Amino acid sequence: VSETKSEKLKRILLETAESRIRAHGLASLRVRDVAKDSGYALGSLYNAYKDLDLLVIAVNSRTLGRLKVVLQEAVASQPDALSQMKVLSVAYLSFAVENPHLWSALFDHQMPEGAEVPQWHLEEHADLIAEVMTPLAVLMPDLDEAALALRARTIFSAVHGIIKLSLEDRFVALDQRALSDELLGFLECYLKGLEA
Amino acid sequence: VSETKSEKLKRILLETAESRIRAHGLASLRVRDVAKDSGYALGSLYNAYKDLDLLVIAVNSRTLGRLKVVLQEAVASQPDALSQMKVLSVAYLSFAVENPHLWSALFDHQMPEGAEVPQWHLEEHADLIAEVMTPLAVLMPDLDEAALALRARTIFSAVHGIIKLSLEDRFVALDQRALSDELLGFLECYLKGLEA
DNA sequence: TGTACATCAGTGAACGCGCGTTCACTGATGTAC
DNA sequence: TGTACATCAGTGAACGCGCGTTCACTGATGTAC
Repeated sequence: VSETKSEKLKRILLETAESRIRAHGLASLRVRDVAKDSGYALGSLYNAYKDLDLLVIAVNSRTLGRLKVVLQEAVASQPDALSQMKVLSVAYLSFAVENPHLWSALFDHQMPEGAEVPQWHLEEHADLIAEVMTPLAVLMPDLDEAALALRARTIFSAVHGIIKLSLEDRFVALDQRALSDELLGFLECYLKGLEA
Repeated sequence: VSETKSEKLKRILLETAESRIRAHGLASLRVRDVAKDSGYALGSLYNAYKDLDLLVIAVNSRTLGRLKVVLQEAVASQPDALSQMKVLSVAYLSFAVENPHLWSALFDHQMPEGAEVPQWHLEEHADLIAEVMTPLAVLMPDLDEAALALRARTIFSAVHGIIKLSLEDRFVALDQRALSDELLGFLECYLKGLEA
């Protein structure tokens, strides 16, 4: 493999930032810690990335990529649309449980006032919904593209909400098994309601 | 009415902090701005509240109180459990739309590392779920208290998730009417699934 | 192969600012006699 | 009613630190002849 110095720098910093977020969460990510762990000097980070926010976005982009693969594999593992929907939500839950900090970072990160999230990254977020749309299109064949997208988004948000509040609340600490049961029960109700 | 000086100080600071959060959001709340708007000096804030976090919690506590009243009135306005569930979610949506920043602050605020949210405030959060439990108990009479609480929480989280992602995403900007329709459609599916 | 020069990668001290919190102080209010 | 003293409410300059970002500099690598 051939990798220029500047590619290597970007890669190392990306990996370092990722492992710091994985271990300690986005909220306590510090430029100095990334630099120190990476083996590079403080200033090098700004040779590779415009600023810290863009490095975080690079990490989130990577996380989204991995999540997307997981969801695609989940869909591919099932023969019918109904079980595809179920396995999707369980796969999403597993990903969140296994990568809590990286997963939170996807939704917690926000740009400083005045700065905008780059378009390509917004699209990566939107792409996730597409994984839900495929099986949903089978279940609801008479919806047009736009209505389908909206519906997929709604289901995604609901599942996301259930997982998020359950995981962050020490108050009702469900283990993954119980949470997965609850999630499946919920989804089953909803999908049964769709048929009726 | 009789109000001691220290009660007045707390009240004014609370009202000021609330109106600043309402206007600009929790993320840009600054001690100096609160002090300036309140008419008191910087140091006075620390005579009334231990620190900024406790002032924020006081604001959130107030918001939760108002939200609870709204939900209670919604439940009271409907004769049967099914329409109570529906009106609950619409009332929740309306509250979020009308008080976006105050509503976000409820879930965005987090204590600095090492500090804990006071117990009484955690309970206020949990109390919200109770409003969902009442109508849900009618719809699912054979669940025991614990299972009911879990189920209520799940539904609450789902509705919350749908609203949250829809409101914060400029990407798919639904107006309240469209979002309300989507929410009701979703809930209807779910509740229909419950019966079947 | 060697020399002179140009470009590139990497460095880290220093900058600059935002911001929560403190605390010694002041003026107002209350109390005792 | 007046005086001396004690307590209380309120003040804001100063503290202290964390942290993202910059930039003049250095040593390494590449190029030309």
